[in-house]
Amino acid sequence: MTSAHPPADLRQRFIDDYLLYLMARASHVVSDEFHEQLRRRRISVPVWRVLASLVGSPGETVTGLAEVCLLQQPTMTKLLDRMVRDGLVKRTQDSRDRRVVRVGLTPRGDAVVEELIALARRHEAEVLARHPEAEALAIKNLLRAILRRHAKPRRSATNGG
Amino acid sequence: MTSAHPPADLRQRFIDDYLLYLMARASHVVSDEFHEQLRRRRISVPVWRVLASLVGSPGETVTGLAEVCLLQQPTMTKLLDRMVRDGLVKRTQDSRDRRVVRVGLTPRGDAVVEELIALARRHEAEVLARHPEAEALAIKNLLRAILRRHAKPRRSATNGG
DNA sequence: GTGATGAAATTGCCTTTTCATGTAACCTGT
DNA sequence: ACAGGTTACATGAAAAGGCAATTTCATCAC
Repeated sequence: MTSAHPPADLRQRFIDDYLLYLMARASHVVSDEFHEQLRRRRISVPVWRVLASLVGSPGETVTGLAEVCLLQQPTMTKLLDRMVRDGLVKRTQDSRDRRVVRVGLTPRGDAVVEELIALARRHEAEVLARHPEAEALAIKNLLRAILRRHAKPRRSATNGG
Repeated sequence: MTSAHPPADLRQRFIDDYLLYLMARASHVVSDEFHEQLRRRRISVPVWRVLASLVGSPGETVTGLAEVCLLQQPTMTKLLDRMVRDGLVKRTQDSRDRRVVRVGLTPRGDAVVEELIALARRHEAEVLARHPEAEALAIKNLLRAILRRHAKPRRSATNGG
């Protein structure tokens, strides 16, 4: 055996030393501050994610958006239905592959996301200021390294592959 | 203006440099590996979270569990309904404050979580081995520091406060 | 061309979550 | 004791999500 655990009443909870929990919780508590601002504007988190994903990368596909937004593909289809209904995005058929749907921002969606991104940048700066030991580059590079190692080859947004 | 952005086709997506997205995504991709193991056992993520939360900390309250598991309180009530139905946890009234419900593992719940924790520990070790630059202590301490700064005063599980 | 295989998006059914509210219990000041 | 405020949990209607098909299209082998 590698170790004996201290008695239950002295041991902290399992989750308090569990990496996956720490990651989920840190992400949650920090994000919740921003999500509060979204709530005030009646914008849901998935909607924000879609808008933000489209900013530097117009013409994403449904599957691509689902992957980026951490959602299932059918969920994304239904989310896009609502966003189209609300005039935030538009669907267009891909010319080369007619199965593919390309998603783009409407002028209204663009205006909305513009404002939200400004908020997001401001909030991010606050968070980083509040956590000096998590210097921007350090923590971001760490997270990016983790993501890179998990990256599956993914076709780009702007060509159908 | 603070800066001019490079043209859209050279600029990476907003989210690729956005801390909250990097945190959410890193948490998601890493956790998904473990969640896959849960899926094979027909155990949902929220159920796993409740079980894991109760391990070093029996007698949590409904509200306390909701907070720890990153869920809303009504969601937790209904989740506990199902978990009671499935024989994983039991509810008991607090003797001092009759509004309070204390939640504990049943023998079956205990057996289930025991096995899952073994899986979780193994998986966590793999993740840390795969990301040497994110040494266990370093990243965990960073995340804990973030969490500590967000901590709201919270009553302990084992006394009503 | 025909048929098989696989990918992209949608649909439908059912479960889960959310939001707002309801109900019971505790607490404080008078 | 009891009003007024607050906290803990539960409930109910409506929205969102998950999973398993289904549909449409592209591609590859023959």
